[in-house]
Amino acid sequence: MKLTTKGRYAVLALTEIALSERDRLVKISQISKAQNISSSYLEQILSNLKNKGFVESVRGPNGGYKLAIKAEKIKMAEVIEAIEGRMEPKGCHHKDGSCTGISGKCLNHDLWDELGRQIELFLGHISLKDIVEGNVLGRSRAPLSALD
Amino acid sequence: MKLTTKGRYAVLALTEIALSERDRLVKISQISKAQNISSSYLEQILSNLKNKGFVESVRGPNGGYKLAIKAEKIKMAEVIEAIEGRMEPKGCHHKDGSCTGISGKCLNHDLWDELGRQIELFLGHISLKDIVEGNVLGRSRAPLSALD
DNA sequence: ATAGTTCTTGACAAAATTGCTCAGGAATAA
DNA sequence: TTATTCCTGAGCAATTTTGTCAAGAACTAT
Repeated sequence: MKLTTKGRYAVLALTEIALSERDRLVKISQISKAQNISSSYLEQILSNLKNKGFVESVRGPNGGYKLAIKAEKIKMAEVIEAIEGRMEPKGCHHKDGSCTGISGKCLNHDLWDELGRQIELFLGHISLKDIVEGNVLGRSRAPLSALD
Repeated sequence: MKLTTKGRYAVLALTEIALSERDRLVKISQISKAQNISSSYLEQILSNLKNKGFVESVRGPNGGYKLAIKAEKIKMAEVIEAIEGRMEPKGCHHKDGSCTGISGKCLNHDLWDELGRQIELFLGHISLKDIVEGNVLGRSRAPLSALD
Protein backbone atom coordinates (compact mmCIF):
# COMPACT_ATOMS: atom_id res chain seq x y z
CA MET A 1 0.00 0.00 0.00
CA LYS A 2 1.05 3.56 -0.45
CA LEU A 3 0.28 6.32 2.00
CA THR A 4 2.15 9.57 1.64
CA THR A 5 1.56 13.11 2.81
CA LYS A 6 -0.45 13.63 -0.32
CA GLY A 7 -3.09 11.18 0.82
CA ARG A 8 -3.08 12.53 4.34
CA TYR A 9 -3.34 16.10 3.15
CA ALA A 10 -6.25 15.11 0.96
CA VAL A 11 -8.17 13.72 3.91
CA LEU A 12 -7.22 16.73 5.98
CA ALA A 13 -8.44 19.12 3.31
CA LEU A 14 -11.71 17.22 2.96
CA THR A 15 -12.17 17.29 6.72
CA GLU A 16 -11.57 21.02 6.76
CA ILE A 17 -14.13 21.53 4.02
CA ALA A 18 -16.65 19.25 5.70
CA LEU A 19 -16.26 21.11 8.98
CA SER A 20 -17.17 24.47 7.49
CA GLU A 21 -20.72 25.65 7.63
CA ARG A 22 -23.24 24.29 5.17
CA ASP A 23 -22.29 25.08 1.60
CA ARG A 24 -19.83 27.72 2.70
CA LEU A 25 -16.88 27.81 0.30
CA VAL A 26 -13.46 27.03 1.71
CA LYS A 27 -10.39 28.57 0.09
CA ILE A 28 -7.08 26.84 -0.40
CA SER A 29 -5.42 29.68 1.46
CA GLN A 30 -7.59 28.95 4.50
CA ILE A 31 -6.64 25.29 4.59
CA SER A 32 -3.04 26.18 3.91
CA LYS A 33 -2.92 28.58 6.81
CA ALA A 34 -4.93 26.49 9.25
CA GLN A 35 -2.92 23.34 8.66
CA ASN A 36 0.40 24.84 7.61
CA ILE A 37 0.57 23.10 4.26
CA SER A 38 2.04 24.62 1.11
CA SER A 39 -0.80 26.10 -0.89
CA SER A 40 0.77 25.14 -4.21
CA TYR A 41 0.85 21.59 -3.04
CA LEU A 42 -2.76 21.75 -1.90
CA GLU A 43 -3.76 23.07 -5.29
CA GLN A 44 -2.60 19.89 -6.94
CA ILE A 45 -4.39 17.75 -4.41
CA LEU A 46 -7.70 19.62 -4.49
CA SER A 47 -7.67 19.79 -8.24
CA ASN A 48 -7.36 16.04 -8.21
CA LEU A 49 -10.16 15.65 -5.67
CA LYS A 50 -12.34 17.79 -7.88
CA ASN A 51 -11.66 15.69 -10.98
CA LYS A 52 -12.57 12.59 -9.02
CA GLY A 53 -15.88 14.13 -8.03
CA PHE A 54 -15.42 14.60 -4.29
CA VAL A 55 -15.52 18.38 -4.29
CA GLU A 56 -16.78 21.26 -6.44
CA SER A 57 -14.96 24.51 -7.02
CA VAL A 58 -15.86 28.11 -7.69
CA ARG A 59 -13.25 30.45 -9.11
CA GLY A 60 -12.84 34.14 -8.58
CA PRO A 61 -13.15 36.32 -5.50
CA ASN A 62 -14.96 34.59 -2.64
CA GLY A 63 -14.50 31.33 -4.51
CA GLY A 64 -13.31 28.10 -3.00
CA TYR A 65 -14.30 24.50 -2.55
CA LYS A 66 -17.24 22.61 -1.10
CA LEU A 67 -18.19 18.95 -0.99
CA ALA A 68 -19.80 17.65 -4.18
CA ILE A 69 -21.48 14.76 -2.37
CA LYS A 70 -22.55 14.06 1.19
CA ALA A 71 -19.84 13.36 3.72
CA GLU A 72 -21.25 9.92 4.51
CA LYS A 73 -20.85 8.96 0.86
CA ILE A 74 -17.14 9.76 0.85
CA LYS A 75 -15.24 6.65 1.89
CA MET A 76 -11.58 6.91 2.78
CA ALA A 77 -10.63 3.99 0.56
CA GLU A 78 -11.87 5.90 -2.47
CA VAL A 79 -10.12 9.09 -1.49
CA ILE A 80 -6.78 7.40 -0.92
CA GLU A 81 -7.07 5.40 -4.08
CA ALA A 82 -7.93 8.53 -6.06
CA ILE A 83 -4.90 10.38 -4.74
CA GLU A 84 -2.30 7.67 -4.33
CA GLY A 85 -3.36 5.35 -7.07
CA ARG A 86 -4.45 1.75 -6.84
CA MET A 87 -2.81 -0.11 -4.00
CA GLU A 88 -1.24 -3.08 -5.67
CA PRO A 89 -0.03 -5.97 -3.62
CA LYS A 90 3.59 -5.99 -4.61
CA GLY A 91 5.59 -9.14 -5.02
CA CYS A 92 4.37 -12.14 -6.95
CA HIS A 93 2.14 -10.87 -9.73
CA HIS A 94 1.01 -14.00 -11.48
CA LYS A 95 -2.67 -13.17 -11.89
CA ASP A 96 -3.72 -16.32 -13.62
CA GLY A 97 -2.43 -18.97 -11.31
CA SER A 98 0.56 -19.39 -13.55
CA CYS A 99 2.86 -18.80 -10.62
CA THR A 100 5.52 -21.46 -10.80
CA GLY A 101 5.41 -21.63 -7.05
CA ILE A 102 9.13 -21.85 -6.52
CA SER A 103 9.19 -22.52 -2.81
CA GLY A 104 7.53 -19.89 -0.64
CA LYS A 105 6.82 -17.29 -3.25
CA CYS A 106 3.09 -17.64 -3.64
CA LEU A 107 2.51 -18.28 0.02
CA ASN A 108 3.84 -14.78 0.55
CA HIS A 109 1.62 -13.51 -2.20
CA ASP A 110 -1.34 -14.56 -0.07
CA LEU A 111 -0.08 -12.58 2.90
CA TRP A 112 0.33 -9.25 1.10
CA ASP A 113 -2.85 -9.79 -0.81
CA GLU A 114 -4.84 -10.35 2.32
CA LEU A 115 -3.17 -7.44 4.10
CA GLY A 116 -4.18 -5.20 1.20
CA ARG A 117 -7.73 -6.46 1.51
CA GLN A 118 -7.71 -5.80 5.23
CA ILE A 119 -6.59 -2.20 4.71
CA GLU A 120 -9.09 -1.62 1.96
CA LEU A 121 -11.85 -3.13 4.06
CA PHE A 122 -11.00 -0.79 6.90
CA LEU A 123 -10.75 2.37 4.84
CA GLY A 124 -13.79 1.37 2.83
CA HIS A 125 -15.91 1.44 5.97
CA ILE A 126 -14.76 4.80 7.31
CA SER A 127 -16.53 7.80 5.80
CA LEU A 128 -15.72 11.47 5.97
CA LYS A 129 -18.77 11.80 8.21
CA ASP A 130 -17.29 9.28 10.63
CA ILE A 131 -14.15 11.37 10.80
CA VAL A 132 -15.90 14.65 11.34
CA GLU A 133 -18.01 13.10 14.07
CA GLY A 134 -15.05 11.44 15.75
CA ASN A 135 -16.46 8.01 15.08
CA VAL A 136 -13.24 6.23 14.24
CA LEU A 137 -11.36 5.32 17.37
CA GLY A 138 -11.82 1.76 18.54
CA ARG A 139 -13.18 0.36 15.31
CA SER A 140 -10.18 -1.76 14.29
CA ARG A 141 -10.66 -5.49 14.54
CA ALA A 142 -8.50 -8.58 14.70
CA PRO A 143 -8.54 -10.94 11.72
CA LEU A 144 -10.31 -14.30 11.78
CA SER A 145 -8.39 -17.11 13.47
CA ALA A 146 -6.67 -19.82 11.51
CA LEU A 147 -8.87 -22.84 10.89
CA ASP A 148 -6.33 -25.30 12.36
CA MET B 1 3.17 2.27 7.72
CA LYS B 2 6.19 1.27 5.77
CA LEU B 3 6.42 -1.82 3.65
CA THR B 4 9.29 -2.11 1.23
CA THR B 5 10.98 -4.96 -0.59
CA LYS B 6 13.20 -5.36 2.43
CA GLY B 7 10.27 -6.41 4.59
CA ARG B 8 8.86 -8.63 1.90
CA TYR B 9 12.20 -10.27 1.28
CA ALA B 10 12.53 -10.89 4.99
CA VAL B 11 9.25 -12.77 5.10
CA LEU B 12 10.17 -14.61 1.94
CA ALA B 13 13.52 -15.66 3.37
CA LEU B 14 11.88 -16.83 6.58
CA THR B 15 9.34 -18.80 4.60
CA GLU B 16 12.10 -20.40 2.62
CA ILE B 17 13.92 -21.37 5.79
CA ALA B 18 10.77 -22.66 7.44
CA LEU B 19 9.97 -24.78 4.40
CA SER B 20 13.25 -26.65 4.51
CA GLU B 21 13.46 -29.91 6.32
CA ARG B 22 13.75 -29.99 10.09
CA ASP B 23 16.86 -28.19 11.28
CA ARG B 24 18.42 -28.31 7.87
CA LEU B 25 20.53 -25.22 7.29
CA VAL B 26 19.56 -22.93 4.43
CA LYS B 27 22.24 -20.89 2.69
CA ILE B 28 21.84 -17.37 1.48
CA SER B 29 22.89 -18.53 -1.95
CA GLN B 30 19.99 -20.98 -2.01
CA ILE B 31 17.42 -18.32 -1.18
CA SER B 32 19.07 -15.92 -3.59
CA LYS B 33 18.89 -18.40 -6.41
CA ALA B 34 15.41 -19.74 -5.65
CA GLN B 35 13.84 -16.31 -5.34
CA ASN B 36 16.12 -14.31 -7.59
CA ILE B 37 17.14 -11.79 -4.96
CA SER B 38 20.60 -10.24 -4.71
CA SER B 39 22.58 -12.25 -2.19
CA SER B 40 24.37 -9.17 -0.85
CA TYR B 41 21.02 -7.64 -0.12
CA LEU B 42 19.81 -10.81 1.56
CA GLU B 43 22.90 -10.79 3.73
CA GLN B 44 21.87 -7.53 5.31
CA ILE B 45 18.35 -8.72 5.87
CA LEU B 46 19.25 -12.09 7.36
CA SER B 47 21.91 -10.56 9.54
CA ASN B 48 19.22 -8.29 10.88
CA LEU B 49 16.79 -11.17 11.42
CA LYS B 50 19.50 -12.97 13.33
CA ASN B 51 20.19 -10.02 15.62
CA LYS B 52 16.48 -9.80 16.37
CA GLY B 53 16.42 -13.46 17.37
CA PHE B 54 14.32 -14.96 14.59
CA VAL B 55 17.05 -17.11 13.07
CA GLU B 56 20.38 -18.68 14.02
CA SER B 57 23.38 -18.93 11.78
CA VAL B 58 26.30 -21.30 11.31
CA ARG B 59 29.36 -20.17 9.40
CA GLY B 60 31.69 -22.17 7.28
CA PRO B 61 31.10 -24.93 4.76
CA ASN B 62 27.64 -26.44 5.01
CA GLY B 63 26.66 -23.50 7.14
CA GLY B 64 23.53 -21.43 6.74
CA TYR B 65 20.46 -20.32 8.65
CA LYS B 66 17.69 -22.02 10.54
CA LEU B 67 14.81 -20.75 12.66
CA ALA B 68 15.79 -19.83 16.20
CA ILE B 69 12.22 -20.24 17.45
CA LYS B 70 9.17 -22.17 16.31
CA ALA B 71 7.36 -20.91 13.23
CA GLU B 72 4.13 -20.39 15.15
CA LYS B 73 5.94 -18.00 17.50
CA ILE B 74 7.09 -15.77 14.66
CA LYS B 75 4.42 -13.15 14.06
CA MET B 76 4.57 -11.02 10.95
CA ALA B 77 4.08 -7.80 12.87
CA GLU B 78 7.33 -8.43 14.74
CA VAL B 79 9.24 -9.33 11.62
CA ILE B 80 8.14 -6.25 9.73
CA GLU B 81 8.79 -4.01 12.68
CA ALA B 82 12.25 -5.50 13.12
CA ILE B 83 13.14 -4.88 9.51
CA GLU B 84 11.30 -1.71 8.62
CA GLY B 85 11.33 -0.04 11.98
CA ARG B 86 8.40 1.02 14.10
CA MET B 87 5.38 1.99 12.07
CA GLU B 88 4.58 5.46 13.26
CA PRO B 89 1.26 7.02 12.47
CA LYS B 90 2.46 10.09 10.65
CA GLY B 91 0.74 13.39 10.92
CA CYS B 92 -0.28 14.96 14.21
CA HIS B 93 2.22 13.88 16.82
CA HIS B 94 0.98 15.49 20.00
CA LYS B 95 1.37 12.58 22.35
CA ASP B 96 0.06 14.22 25.46
CA GLY B 97 -3.26 15.54 24.32
CA SER B 98 -1.66 18.92 23.82
CA CYS B 99 -2.87 19.00 20.26
CA THR B 100 -4.29 22.45 19.70
CA GLY B 101 -6.96 20.87 17.57
CA ILE B 102 -6.88 23.48 14.86
CA SER B 103 -9.84 22.31 12.87
CA GLY B 104 -9.71 18.77 11.57
CA LYS B 105 -6.16 17.94 12.51
CA CYS B 106 -6.71 15.60 15.41
CA LEU B 107 -9.72 13.98 13.85
CA ASN B 108 -7.37 12.83 11.14
CA HIS B 109 -4.91 11.70 13.75
CA ASP B 110 -7.55 9.24 14.91
CA LEU B 111 -7.93 7.80 11.43
CA TRP B 112 -4.26 7.07 10.82
CA ASP B 113 -3.82 5.86 14.34
CA GLU B 114 -6.64 3.40 14.02
CA LEU B 115 -5.48 2.28 10.60
CA GLY B 116 -2.06 1.57 12.05
CA ARG B 117 -3.69 -0.45 14.80
CA GLN B 118 -5.73 -2.37 12.26
CA ILE B 119 -2.62 -3.29 10.29
CA GLU B 120 -0.69 -4.24 13.37
CA LEU B 121 -3.60 -6.31 14.61
CA PHE B 122 -3.71 -8.18 11.33
CA LEU B 123 0.01 -8.83 11.06
CA GLY B 124 0.20 -9.62 14.75
CA HIS B 125 -2.19 -12.53 14.26
CA ILE B 126 -0.48 -14.10 11.26
CA SER B 127 2.44 -16.36 12.09
CA LEU B 128 5.10 -17.86 9.89
CA LYS B 129 3.38 -21.18 10.46
CA ASP B 130 0.15 -19.79 9.05
CA ILE B 131 2.00 -18.74 5.95
CA VAL B 132 3.77 -22.02 5.44
CA GLU B 133 0.49 -23.86 5.86
CA GLY B 134 -1.40 -21.54 3.55
CA ASN B 135 -3.66 -20.40 6.34
CA VAL B 136 -3.90 -16.74 5.44
CA LEU B 137 -6.40 -16.22 2.66
CA GLY B 138 -9.83 -15.11 3.77
CA ARG B 139 -8.86 -13.97 7.25
CA SER B 140 -9.29 -10.22 6.75
CA ARG B 141 -12.23 -8.66 8.50
CA ALA B 142 -14.26 -5.47 8.28
CA PRO B 143 -13.96 -2.96 11.12
CA LEU B 144 -16.69 -2.44 13.71
CA SER B 145 -19.57 -0.25 12.58
CA ALA B 146 -19.96 3.30 13.76
CA LEU B 147 -22.05 3.61 16.89
CA ASP B 148 -24.48 6.11 15.35
C1' DA C 1 47.78 -25.80 9.07
C1' DT C 2 45.49 -24.57 4.85
C1' DA C 3 42.06 -23.81 1.59
C1' DG C 4 37.59 -23.14 0.50
C1' DT C 5 32.97 -21.85 2.40
C1' DT C 6 29.87 -19.18 4.43
C1' DC C 7 28.27 -15.61 7.32
C1' DT C 8 29.28 -10.37 8.99
C1' DT C 9 29.82 -5.61 8.62
C1' DG C 10 30.18 -1.11 6.91
C1' DA C 11 30.70 2.15 3.33
C1' DC C 12 29.01 3.77 -0.74
C1' DA C 13 26.10 4.73 -4.92
C1' DA C 14 22.46 4.52 -8.54
C1' DA C 15 17.61 4.91 -9.13
C1' DA C 16 13.13 6.00 -7.74
C1' DT C 17 10.01 8.50 -5.02
C1' DT C 18 8.46 12.26 -2.37
C1' DG C 19 7.35 16.69 -1.44
C1' DC C 20 7.44 20.27 -2.79
C1' DT C 21 8.32 25.29 -5.84
C1' DC C 22 7.47 28.11 -9.68
C1' DA C 23 5.47 30.17 -13.64
C1' DG C 24 1.90 31.01 -16.30
C1' DG C 25 -3.03 30.82 -17.37
C1' DA C 26 -8.26 30.88 -16.99
C1' DA C 27 -12.53 32.14 -14.76
C1' DT C 28 -15.07 35.16 -11.95
C1' DA C 29 -16.78 39.12 -9.08
C1' DA C 30 -16.71 43.85 -7.77
C1' DT D 1 -10.37 46.10 -15.62
C1' DT D 2 -8.36 44.62 -11.67
C1' DA D 3 -7.92 41.67 -7.84
C1' DT D 4 -8.87 37.24 -6.57
C1' DT D 5 -9.09 32.48 -6.81
C1' DC D 6 -8.74 28.09 -8.97
C1' DC D 7 -5.99 25.20 -12.63
C1' DT D 8 -2.11 22.92 -14.87
C1' DG D 9 2.29 21.32 -15.97
C1' DA D 10 7.21 21.48 -15.63
C1' DG D 11 10.90 20.90 -12.91
C1' DC D 12 13.90 20.04 -8.94
C1' DA D 13 16.12 19.07 -4.30
C1' DA D 14 16.04 15.90 -0.56
C1' DT D 15 15.17 11.55 0.95
C1' DT D 16 14.49 6.77 0.68
C1' DT D 17 15.00 2.55 -1.51
C1' DT D 18 17.57 -0.95 -3.35
C1' DG D 19 21.00 -2.45 -3.99
C1' DT D 20 26.84 -3.22 -4.87
C1' DC D 21 31.42 -3.84 -3.20
C1' DA D 22 35.22 -4.92 -0.31
C1' DA D 23 37.35 -6.66 3.54
C1' DG D 24 37.08 -9.77 7.23
C1' DA D 25 35.82 -13.46 10.68
C1' DA D 26 34.41 -18.12 11.75
C1' DC D 27 34.20 -22.58 10.50
C1' DT D 28 34.90 -27.43 8.07
C1' DA D 29 37.18 -30.74 5.63
C1' DT D 30 41.36 -32.37 4.27
